[in-house]
Amino acid sequence: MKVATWNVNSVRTRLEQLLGWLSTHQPDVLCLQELKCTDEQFPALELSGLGYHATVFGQRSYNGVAILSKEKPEQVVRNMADGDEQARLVAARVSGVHVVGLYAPNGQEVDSEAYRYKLEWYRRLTRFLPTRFAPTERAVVCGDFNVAPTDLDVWDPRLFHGQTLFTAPERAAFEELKVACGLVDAVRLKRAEAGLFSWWDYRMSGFKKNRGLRIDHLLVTAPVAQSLQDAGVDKQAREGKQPSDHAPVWIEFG
DNA sequence: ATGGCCAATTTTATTGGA
Repeated sequence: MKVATWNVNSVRTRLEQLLGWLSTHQPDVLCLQELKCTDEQFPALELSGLGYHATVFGQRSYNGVAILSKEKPEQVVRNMADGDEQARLVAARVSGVHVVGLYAPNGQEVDSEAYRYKLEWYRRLTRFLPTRFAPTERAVVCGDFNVAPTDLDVWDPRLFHGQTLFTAPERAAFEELKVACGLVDAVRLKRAEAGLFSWWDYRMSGFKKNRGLRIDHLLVTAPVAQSLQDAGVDKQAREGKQPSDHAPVWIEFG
């Protein structure tokens, strides 16, 4: 089973690239973030033409997440049922695997309202996930976590010291999430090298110089980790015409 | 000096992204 996650930075602007990527890579599941459109604006027809169900949780202008799946999704949930107005999480069960697609808050500036919202969102997520699955079940929690977990995941750790996405509280929240929910970072089980990123700044030739961050992750429970076959980042998708600033990240297991 | 961001909306600036 192949599961991927991709922050597309507007699904309508990126539709051609998305359809091309799906045709080439044929994932069983693709979680999308930053749709930047409403449910009505989502290109469900085009995706169904490629054989994908679309479980959409859209929002006007910003945010918005979706799960694309070849098999029909079951047990669909949107957000964490606690009154959050931002569309940042969608969950479903696909072919017996629990899938959670999420777009964590960015946090903007340290100690801002957005930063506090981000940390609180992580605490809520840590409480929510155990209501969806047990660590003994097959589960994939993936998306744009907006956290670079270790020094290996930023192109210049000294430069990013104390910056949003890389502060100690954010990294601690990410670690606590993994421990509390029985999850491991699947990509790091297969790719231990430095310089492996999933996002590059549009500015200052960030991609060309490989000045990036690894902030898009696939966290998996032990049954998935034990059957993990391969994992990686598709940098090719970041090279083409009018790319998202994020590349797709994927795993294969089972 | 060998570079310059992008998308949506509030649209000819502003906001958010990371």
